[in-house]
Amino acid sequence: MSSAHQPVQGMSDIAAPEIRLWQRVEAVAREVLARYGFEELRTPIVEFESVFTRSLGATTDVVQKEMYVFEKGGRHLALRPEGTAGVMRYAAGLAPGEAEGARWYYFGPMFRSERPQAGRRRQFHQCGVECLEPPSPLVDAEVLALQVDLLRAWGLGDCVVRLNTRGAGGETAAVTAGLRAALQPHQADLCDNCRRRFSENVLRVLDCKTEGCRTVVAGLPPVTDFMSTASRDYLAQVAGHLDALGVACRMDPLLVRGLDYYEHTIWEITSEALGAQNAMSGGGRYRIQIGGRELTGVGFAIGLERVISVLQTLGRTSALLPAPPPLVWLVGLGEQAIQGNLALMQQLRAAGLACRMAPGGSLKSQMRAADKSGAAWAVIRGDDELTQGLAALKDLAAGRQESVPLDRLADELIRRAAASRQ
RNA sequence: GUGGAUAUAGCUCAACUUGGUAGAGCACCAGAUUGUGGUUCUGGCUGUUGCGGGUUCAAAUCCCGUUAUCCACCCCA
Repeated sequence: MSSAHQPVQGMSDIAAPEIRLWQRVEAVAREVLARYGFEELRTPIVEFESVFTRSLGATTDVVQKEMYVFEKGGRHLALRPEGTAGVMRYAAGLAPGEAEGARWYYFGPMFRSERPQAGRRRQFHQCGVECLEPPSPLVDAEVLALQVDLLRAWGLGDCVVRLNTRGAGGETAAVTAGLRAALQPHQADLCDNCRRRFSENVLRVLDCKTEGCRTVVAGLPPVTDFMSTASRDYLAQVAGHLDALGVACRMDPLLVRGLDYYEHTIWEITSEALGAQNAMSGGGRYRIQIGGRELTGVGFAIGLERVISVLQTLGRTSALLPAPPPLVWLVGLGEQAIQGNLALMQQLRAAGLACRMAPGGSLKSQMRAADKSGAAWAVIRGDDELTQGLAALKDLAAGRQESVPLDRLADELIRRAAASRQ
């Protein structure tokens, strides 16, 4: 039975303190993205189902088994399972020539109806990038450099990028056939899953985790052997540009990406700090037919839950989180003191200070609340102070307290807050 | 969609094997200190044992079902 306070299976509330990490991850990313000339694009979460079936590949698991689809007013709609297709749908609606050259990024929730597990939710969040400039190894390399820069800005600069190629769009059949021919003599050594993959999704044999399959795969020729010289050359040029950009990455002829729209450069970043779902980010060059147009671009998507999980596991969150601003906590005893505190509170907030007060209670409980909040100072006003026109100003960390005339109180707090920010 | 584990106080967990009134730590509240937080001491509050059914004189405990969570497969960020 579902409980009234529980969210839908596989969907999570994101609240403090973790939400602060999300905000920082996003803010830091926006700075980096702007440096590379990317603009935010916000597309709807709901699209026509066909937007995804036509671009991701109608036979992929993402489309066949994992999409949230529903019908409304006779239209077949879907919650987006990924971000690229919607961006391309938008691009296809632009005037000819306008989309080419676009540099877009997006943040937002994606939905896949999978069984939840470590690092996998039914609603999850991605930061993605799409660059629709005319295809060239240089653009691919630059987008990959952006990807690495983002990770570095989050404190994950030591993550390893694995790079491979899918070959030109027309070569997929040749690659698949070549791989099958190479695997044919070893079929008996493959696991049950890979014997099924052999016919259904032969590329996936390459990244099987089973030991037997891995030894078979290690003896195969690299997938580039089944591609044209032009495709191999394209990959070599990407590698050369990456070198010039100062981006380190590792060639991995076994790297596979799932969606149908990829061609040429593909890459992935995994982390051992994650569970079995260890891909933190993946990207590549793609070609999508939509609305009678063919669009090509290069981009990547980063799983934000996974990035945050890695940051937490590696203990790197504090570097990303800024120190909270010093807080003033107002303590008041009696109606008159509380009224005075209300005015002071808004005066301090207007001056840019963080200020709070308890709704009431004993002096002791108000002080306890001040302490729990981590406030830097407490301002205490009661009968004694009222009669003398004073307030007690206490430095909570030092435990020192002094009396300050009311007319100087706000200025004194502003002065101390400014000093503490040095 | 498949498989395994789990579900007890706000949180982390014990009690389950061998059925007999539900327990600890942390957190919270109060007092020691009637106008002063953090440390300490003392006391206090907190439960349809996920939900539904069954067996039994008696169920947190055994059985069945169900929902959720965690982990893995498939697949993917």
